[in-house]
Amino acid sequence: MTLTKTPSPRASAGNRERILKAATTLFRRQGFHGTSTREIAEKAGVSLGNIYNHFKTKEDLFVFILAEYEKEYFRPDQPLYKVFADTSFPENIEALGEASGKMVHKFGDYMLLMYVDVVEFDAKHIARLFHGMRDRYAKLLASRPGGPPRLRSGLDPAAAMMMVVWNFFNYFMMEKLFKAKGHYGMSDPDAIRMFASVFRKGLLPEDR
Amino acid sequence: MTLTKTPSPRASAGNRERILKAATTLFRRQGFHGTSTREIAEKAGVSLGNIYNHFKTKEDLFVFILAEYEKEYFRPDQPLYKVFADTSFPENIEALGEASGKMVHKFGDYMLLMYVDVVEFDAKHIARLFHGMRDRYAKLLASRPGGPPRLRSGLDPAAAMMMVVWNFFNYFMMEKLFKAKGHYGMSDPDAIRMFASVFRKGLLPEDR
DNA sequence: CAATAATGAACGAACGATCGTTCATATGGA
DNA sequence: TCCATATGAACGATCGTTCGTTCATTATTG
Repeated sequence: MTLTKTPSPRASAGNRERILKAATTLFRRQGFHGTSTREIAEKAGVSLGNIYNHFKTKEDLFVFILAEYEKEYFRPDQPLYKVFADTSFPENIEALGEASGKMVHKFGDYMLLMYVDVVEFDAKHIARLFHGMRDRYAKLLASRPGGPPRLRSGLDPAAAMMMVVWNFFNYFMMEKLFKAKGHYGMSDPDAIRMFASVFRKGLLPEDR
Repeated sequence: MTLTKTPSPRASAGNRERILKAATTLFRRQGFHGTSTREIAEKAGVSLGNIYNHFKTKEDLFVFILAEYEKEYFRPDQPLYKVFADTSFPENIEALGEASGKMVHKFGDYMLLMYVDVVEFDAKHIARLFHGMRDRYAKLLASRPGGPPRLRSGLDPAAAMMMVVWNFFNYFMMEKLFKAKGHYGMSDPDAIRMFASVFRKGLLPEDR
């Protein structure tokens, strides 16, 4: 009996996931060349040779992890994209800030692996993600109903939204990935409020 | 006689500089663990063993390079600190932008080595640089004559200046280190003008 | 000044350790 | 039986570091 379960015809294959998880942790903490296949095998509780039953080379393993994260990261139900879809710029600045914090929290490992790629592979696996960025933001804005954002004249809406989102991302990456906790001397919500205030009304006093 | 010269008792010792230069280039391009001592020796035109006449270990060599850059980076005659000393916030936003660009251009190698440290050494050699950042900005502002900056009420001047400077740094690091040329869809001067405009007057139209 | 001793930079072979990868073999469910 | 999965010893290459040695220069001596 018990034939109802075991939906996968192959054997457990849980080892593959354990290899991926162990490799992710080690690559993130000590880089690609600083991590040995033996370390990965030991942390995953798997034999050394078994890694090569699942991945052709160590670099293939690294690239696979990056690709998996990328697929997950750009899913439309991730916090940032939900804000893009459900709210309007620039009224949603605080929401963009909170969503950016969630994204950095969720994908901190991925972002550190991007740094690994930049440092040890000259960004060869991820460089394409950085191209045509403004156009992607422009497309996001165009796909929203309700016409273009109402901004001060002369401002490019796509560039403006990029400026806001990148500001939040860089803030949270400093906070959470570089361990510079509280580097603005205030809490995350206070920082979001401050950033939003500056982005909306600027630094200068109003009476001039 | 001739005691005025020959401050160094030993011969040329130009090799030490060549080792440092070669190691900097290689560490920046392929990381610490991705660079072998043999590569460094070959690129420097020096024997393998000679590296160890000048530096105790490979990691010592890396740390020495970081320390040298740090000393240079914080010299008061570097572009950013000259702007801090000679101009007033927030009138100097464009000058902060140009100086940030110069700093990233001059110290791009240093910044990439910082990423190397984050990725391969868990930031253990540079983490201290990120602590007490707001207070350092506050001290910078306090040391300027002319009283506190005139900003909209409720804004912390130190945090506000940090926000501006970090925005520029992150922009130029993306442009020059991550090879995302023109990622805002405009030239560097245009980007500086746009950022300055947003920081001064905000995103919202003035008539509300 | 000439002769000698002392210095430490420079070299590259060599060491033991560890690297990524392969392979012969074992296992266990279909 | 078959075949995908799992194992770990083994391979050749390369790693960071050490070592004995050479050699040009400097310092000391007479």
